[in-house]
Amino acid sequence: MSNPNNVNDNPAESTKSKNFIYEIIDEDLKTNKWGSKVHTRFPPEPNGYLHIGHAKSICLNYGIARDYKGKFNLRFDDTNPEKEEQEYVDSIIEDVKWLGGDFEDRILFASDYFERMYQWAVELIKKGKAYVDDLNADEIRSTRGNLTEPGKESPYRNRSVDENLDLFERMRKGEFLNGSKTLRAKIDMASPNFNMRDPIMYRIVHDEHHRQRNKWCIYPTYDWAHGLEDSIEGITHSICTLEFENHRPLYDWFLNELGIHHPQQVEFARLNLSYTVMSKRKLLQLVKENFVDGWDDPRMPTVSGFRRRGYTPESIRNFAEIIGVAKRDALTDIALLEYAIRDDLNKHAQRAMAVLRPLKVVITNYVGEEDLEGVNNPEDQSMGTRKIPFTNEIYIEQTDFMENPPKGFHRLVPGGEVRLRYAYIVKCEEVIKNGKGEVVELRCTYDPETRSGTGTSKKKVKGTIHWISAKHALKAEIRLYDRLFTVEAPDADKEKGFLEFLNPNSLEILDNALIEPFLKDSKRGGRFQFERHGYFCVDTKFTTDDKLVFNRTVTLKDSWGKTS
RNA sequence: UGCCCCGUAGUGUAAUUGGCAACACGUCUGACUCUGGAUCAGAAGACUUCAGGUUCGACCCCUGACGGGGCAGCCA
Repeated sequence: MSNPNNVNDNPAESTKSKNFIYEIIDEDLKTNKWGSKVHTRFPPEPNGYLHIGHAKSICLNYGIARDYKGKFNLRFDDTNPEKEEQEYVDSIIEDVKWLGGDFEDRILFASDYFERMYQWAVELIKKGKAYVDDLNADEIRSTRGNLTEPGKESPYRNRSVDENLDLFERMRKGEFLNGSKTLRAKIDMASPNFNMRDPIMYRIVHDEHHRQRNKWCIYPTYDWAHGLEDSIEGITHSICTLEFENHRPLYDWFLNELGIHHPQQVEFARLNLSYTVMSKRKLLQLVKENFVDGWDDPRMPTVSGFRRRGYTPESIRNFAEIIGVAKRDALTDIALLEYAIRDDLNKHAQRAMAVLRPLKVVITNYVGEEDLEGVNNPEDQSMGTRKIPFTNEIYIEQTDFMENPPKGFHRLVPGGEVRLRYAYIVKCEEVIKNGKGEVVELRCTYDPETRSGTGTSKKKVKGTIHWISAKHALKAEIRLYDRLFTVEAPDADKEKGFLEFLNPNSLEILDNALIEPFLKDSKRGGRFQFERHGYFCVDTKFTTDDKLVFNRTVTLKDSWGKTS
């Protein structure tokens, strides 16, 4: 664990081991590249919901700003009206806030910089560094060259500055059809780096923008716009993922040609998590084709999905800390994430008993009713205790009884004894079955000398099981989630598409579960540990005034076998 | 085939910048336990992709090979 005393006034002198980005920043600070300033940003395109990979980026970028006492911007990279929507903007703001990324009042939009970008483009045209090209998409592709051959220069490449200025202005005015013209940077059609082969800066798109409406019909491409956005905002370190590494020379080229503030782009490896997919395109497909119930389906690796599943922002931040940051691509084991949430919830979640698949038990020698005392959280005594009603008719977990137990099974068996959590030790005297031979009820006797907390028990039993008083039980629906895919890397197969690896059992709904009565007034989103099962939270979507629905966040670690 | 990036226990990251490869997760023991959880104690697991070179000394620097990833959208 990181040393809490090390909350650095000066991260450069921190003893905590740092990732390579911190090393770069330390060096920049030492050389006074931008004085003592550190300013990062998270620049999502509002074309989908944020996923856990974005969360890693947010934690990284915000974490840097926090550690160096710098600033962190949330900026929407909304340069493509065809894919972007206000719904996504809203969800992204909510998710970044929830994760704790503090952008203060800086919710920024690339589209607010369009006019400035346009002027800079004019400047490049005047310098003879950009030109209007009449080639269409196919022609541009076919003249770009390939891996071994250089591209061919466009016949329109050497238009006069005046003609370019005129044409570019008319592009803006809407005189031309989509795709009929582009503005290109004049760099080098023979560059071994494709990005430098006269990249496109503007394309014509007659489409309504979610914020600019119909103000523009030409839109800047990512390559042209991104560095300008960072520059305008005074970003010092423009942190992005590996696939933009080849774009850095172009990023640098534009900024140098313009002679404006020049952030340092730094690339790191995006997160890949086992048993899920992380591309927005694929997640969109899961949503659109109804393989899941929306972006916030608890099986989705989206921030909203994890939130609904019961993950805490702390656990996700801690996960980001645990996995670190590096440049080599990796496939992170989902076990690391599960560790992070268990670690958090173990310390903070209220305990309760819940019987997922009830089996009736009658305690033949018990008369009356009493309240027993349960500990709310053994990790945190300050959370106190609660009353648990006990009667002669209870329900236990079907899986806690076996007629022919394998070796090592220490729960209830015919003639055997177990402790009922917080109650008594009971002995199974009789097994009652239905016509099909299924066990439908157990008859037990209890030992009055063994009540929890009395210290009067001389007996020792190997197992303790949970239970619910039949009379007081509250019914609930419990949703058990399993991994969405059956293989570690669903999108790695060259023949099969990722959908072929969908886990048909990723959701199991139990509608006869019984829970402790005190849970009746649980708030939506409330998190609990159902003892011996795992962590659960009250679903925010399906819970109604008269029906509680719980999502299983994660199971408890289980060294016996599969829980539930 | 051209260019760029990357190769460290099963997984993810470290290694004071050239000095006996460390941490977390996971796995396996054992202790404890009224959650088969947690906690505690311990163990196994790495010729640092390979081959050369520089050096007293290389995970680190150099060369080459091999392996992985990225790039030929008017997506980001």
